[in-house]
Parts: sequence; C-alpha cells; structure tokens
Amino acid sequence: MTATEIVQSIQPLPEKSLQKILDKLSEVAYPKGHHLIESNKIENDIYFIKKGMARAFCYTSDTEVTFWFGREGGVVLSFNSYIFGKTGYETIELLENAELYHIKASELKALYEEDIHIANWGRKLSEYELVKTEERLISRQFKSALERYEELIKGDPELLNRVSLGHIASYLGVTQVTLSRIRAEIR
Amino acid sequence: MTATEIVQSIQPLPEKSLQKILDKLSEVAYPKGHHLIESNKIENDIYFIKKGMARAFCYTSDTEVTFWFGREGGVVLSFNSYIFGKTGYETIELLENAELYHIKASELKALYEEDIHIANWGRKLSEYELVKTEERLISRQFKSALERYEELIKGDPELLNRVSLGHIASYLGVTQVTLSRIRAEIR
DNA sequence: TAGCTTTTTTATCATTTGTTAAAAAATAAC
DNA sequence: GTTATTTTTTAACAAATGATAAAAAAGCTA
Repeated sequence: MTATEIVQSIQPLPEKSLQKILDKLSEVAYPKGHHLIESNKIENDIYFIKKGMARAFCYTSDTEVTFWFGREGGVVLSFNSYIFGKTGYETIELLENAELYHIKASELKALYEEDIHIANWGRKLSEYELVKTEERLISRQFKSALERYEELIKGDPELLNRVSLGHIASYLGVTQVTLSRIRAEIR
Repeated sequence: MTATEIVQSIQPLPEKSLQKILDKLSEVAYPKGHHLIESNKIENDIYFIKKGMARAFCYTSDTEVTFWFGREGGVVLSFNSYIFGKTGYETIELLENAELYHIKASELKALYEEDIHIANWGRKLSEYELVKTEERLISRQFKSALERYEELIKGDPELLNRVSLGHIASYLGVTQVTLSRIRAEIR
C-alpha cells in the first residue's frame, strides 16, 4: 500500500493537507523479530504498515499475552504514549520482514494544531481505533473461544499462514492446547 | 458536575469555542431503568452524566452482558452510531434516577468542521475513550477475575453501593456464583 | 533427501468455573 | 416492625479448561 492510500483510507484530505502529512513521512524497513515499540518506554514513533505483519503483546509474570495483530494498512503506535505521553505497556514486534512509513507523534500533533482537516483526520484515526478496540473487547466478553476463532479467521483468512497458532491462542485468551481442541472439533 | 466542568475536563477550550458547545447542550432528567441508548438503532443522542449511574450491556442468546459502567462526568453514546452512523449493539440503561446534558451528534459534528479547537476537543474525546477501552480489554485479557475485581473497586469504591453484584460479575466475565466465591476468598 | 528444529496435536489428570438449587442476608413495601 | 421480594452466599455435582508430557506433523537447512 502507498502512503497516500493509507492516509486517505482514514479520511480523505484536501491536497494541501495530505501533502503536509506526506512531507513528514519517511519509509523504513526492519527484519522479522524487530521491536517497533518497546514496553515501559515513552514512544514518539508512529508507523503505518506498507508491507508485513506485526503483533502487540504484554509481558506478564510468566508469559506473553498477544492482544493485537496488524497488517498492511494498519497503524502501529502505543496509545498511552501517543495520547498521554506516558510509558506504554505493549511491545510491538514484527512477525515478518516489513516495510513501514514512519512519522513522529510530535510532528503529527503540531499539524493537528494548525490544520483543521488534519485535526479531523486525527479524530477519525482514533475513532476507528476505538471502534476496533471496542469490538475486540465485546467479542472477548460475550463470545466463546470457538466463535472468536472463527470470527478472527473470517476477518483475515491469511492470518493462519502468517501467524503461529500459539500467538492466536494467546490472542483468543486460551492455551494452545485448548485451541487445538477447538480446531479438532470443527473438522 | 456542571456542563462546563465536563467539557473542559476533556480538553480546555477558548471561551468562544466552549460557548458554541454549551449553546447546543440541554439538560434532561430520566428515572432509574430508562434506556438512553437502544441496541439495533441508529442513535443521534450523546449525553454527559451530571448525576447518576449507568451501564451498557448487550443481549446475548440467553442473557445480558454488561461491559461498561458510567458515572458523573462520563460520556454516554453508541460508538457505532457516532462514528459510522450505523446501528449499535449496546443498550445503555440508567441504574439510578439521573440528570444529564444532551447534545445531538449531528450538531457536534457540524462544530468539528468549523472550529479547529472543537475538532481537537473531539479528537481528545475519542482518544480518552480509546485508552479506557484498551485498558479494559487488556485488563480482561491478562488479569484474573480476582485482580480485575480489586482493580474495579479500587477505581471506583462507590460502585459496590451503586451497582448490583450480578452486573459486576457480568462485567468481569464470570457468573455471580464465581464472584461470590472470589469475594469469600478475600475475606 | 536426511536430519534437525519448531509447531501442532493428542492424551491424562488436576483445577477451575459453571449449573442448579437452596439458604441466608439485605432491601423494599405495607 | 412484620412480611414480601430481591440480592447474595453456600453447597454439590458436572463440564470445561489448564498443565504437563509425549507423539506427530510441518518447516528449515545443509
């Protein structure tokens, strides 16, 4: 995906406003396993995924818990850093070699203050993330692991080829063994 | 809480911009049990809670699942309606007789287009809701029901006096029987 | 392809949570 | 204050999930 496509997919912008954002974007590439965002740090980096797959996870006392997958067109940032300038709790790791567009949060925020179209674009950005986050919360709260598994795969059938079942099990909130049992039932 | 206090708590606004919002707000009151938001409807209403307690829940095949509690200063709306103009899945019910400030989503959106301060205020509104929603998701995903119970009560100790344990159990994602067992363990 | 590593499945047993029903406690109505 | 009604706790049993370990399958590398 091109930078323009990703930016416009959030909210179409007038040419001048679009250009202001594009001017601040730079293209970067990192290998599989690289951490775009580190937990317990204040992160000023925002990425848009041009190509590749990522996951966000938290460390708990004895394991990691995956709670987000990102793919082409997705936005990578720490909400706590972006919104409050605080340290975040998530680590965001690349699951494939990836190409990304990068912008500094501080630069984006400066644009919010000077351009109403970009301010509303930023509003849309967080609104969409909000709806997606709420959907995940509600799905988690009143659907069975089986239902959530089917929903997840339906939403992105490629996921099975790009992400290990261990990560998917963690995302669904069950052990890998339980996910195997679920998959065995479907067959 | 006054309307000004609630509006400014999201993001301080210049006098003129603040006044534009206040001009659109009206004060309303409804009794305990009233539904502010109805599921499967497109809702154009946004409320700020002046006084009272509310919960959001979804109907499942055989029961209701509570997934949000709101109190003084909280914002009441259907994200799906507000953001996409679609029908929402949640019903929002008053748990006490309540006083609220009301505004139409369409009026607020018109202000977003004409006033950059209000556009950024709207951005902050959804950003805060986003962080709160993500916190709930993460809390749900890697904390035990016991930990979440203690966290919830710590965050709002009054909750125990204002909300039935059945609703709290539903919010935590366990049955009321399990919540009773949890509470018995703490003692 | 053979051999090595990682991922996924299967099996067994222990633990947790759910279900149902009844008792106890707290609230509300008269 | 007494009686209903609702809410909360407790008990007993069933069902689902977790933990551990081993087997099978899939992916990598030379």
